[in-house]
Amino acid sequence: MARSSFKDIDCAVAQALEQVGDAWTLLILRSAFMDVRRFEDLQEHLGISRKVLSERLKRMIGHGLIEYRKLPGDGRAKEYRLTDKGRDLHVVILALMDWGEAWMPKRWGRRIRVLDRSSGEELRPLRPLTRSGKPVSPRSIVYEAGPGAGEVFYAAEQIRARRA
Amino acid sequence: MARSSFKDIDCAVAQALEQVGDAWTLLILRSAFMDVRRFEDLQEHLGISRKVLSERLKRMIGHGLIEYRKLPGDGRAKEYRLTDKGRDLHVVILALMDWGEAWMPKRWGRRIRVLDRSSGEELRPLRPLTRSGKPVSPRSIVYEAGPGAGEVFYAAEQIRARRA
DNA sequence: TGGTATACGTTTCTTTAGGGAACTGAGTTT
DNA sequence: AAACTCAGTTCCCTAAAGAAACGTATACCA
Repeated sequence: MARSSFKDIDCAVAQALEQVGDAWTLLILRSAFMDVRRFEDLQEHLGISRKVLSERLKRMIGHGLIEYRKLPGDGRAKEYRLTDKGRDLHVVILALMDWGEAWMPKRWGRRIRVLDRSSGEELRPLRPLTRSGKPVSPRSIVYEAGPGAGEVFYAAEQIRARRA
Repeated sequence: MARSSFKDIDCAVAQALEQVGDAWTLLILRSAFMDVRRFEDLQEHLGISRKVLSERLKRMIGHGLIEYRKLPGDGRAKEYRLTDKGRDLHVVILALMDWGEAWMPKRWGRRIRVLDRSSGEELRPLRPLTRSGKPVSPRSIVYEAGPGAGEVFYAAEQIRARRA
């Protein structure tokens, strides 16, 4: 991205992408979910350039996705840790992982299995459900203006209208 | 991104990001889910430069996320439409939308409500569930090697080990 | 206590991608 | 046939990415 500033686009997806709409940011999150927390480790694990890593980490701290602390003991050691806001992105990562496994599978099977720590049970792929719990297929999803609807929603409506 | 080629990273998330790890690509998908399908309309709806839009559309066709067809009638009219593979990314978009609404809300409420077309019912936010249907909080998710596990998984394990 | 190693970055340089606006060209309307 | 529309392409400039060297504080070790 050339910092296109999605800030002005009045859409939840765009707002999200303003903060995480960058592949490296998402891969850093993935590593963070795998408990890789230190600069050198992230650099090695991701194969990212030190420059970009350092920039991204700063931005992510700025957005409140991770926080930074010195570790006790070794005075050099520092750690980047997920905040609640960052940890909430787990759904996004899982969605990407599900899709990657589904459409770019390996012959041998899944690369990673995702488990619930307490029960040891495996997770099922994420699926949209209605409030009453009925599964919804992608094709039968529709959008409607919410109370905070803006430009993006109404523009799409207008475009659909003029093509009809 | 400077086309960092995540192709070689043996991880489902990286594989997914190779194809959709770009903010514009995801915003194009969002517009596609809102039934915006034509070049001019996408350009206007997104405020993207024509150059980048044309590049992205080509890449997305190459990856099989959308397909391209001439419309009957007006010989100029063409349309980009989601494939099944592309439509499957709905979960990713919904996850981003949920997160955006949750952490960057508007005072007036949600920008968009997401409904099931047939029942008219609203969707609930996506949540990870175990196979048996128990909700799982982000903190209690753990990863385990699957049959197709590779580099990325074992590297993380090794890093955790040496820091312990 | 001086020397080497480690952790965590920053700087510099080159390559590549993005934004914007003008241009092209086929098809359409008047 | 002139003007307009749709769907791109081309060109120029600026802004990020990658690689690798450099900087700096702390730690280990003889």
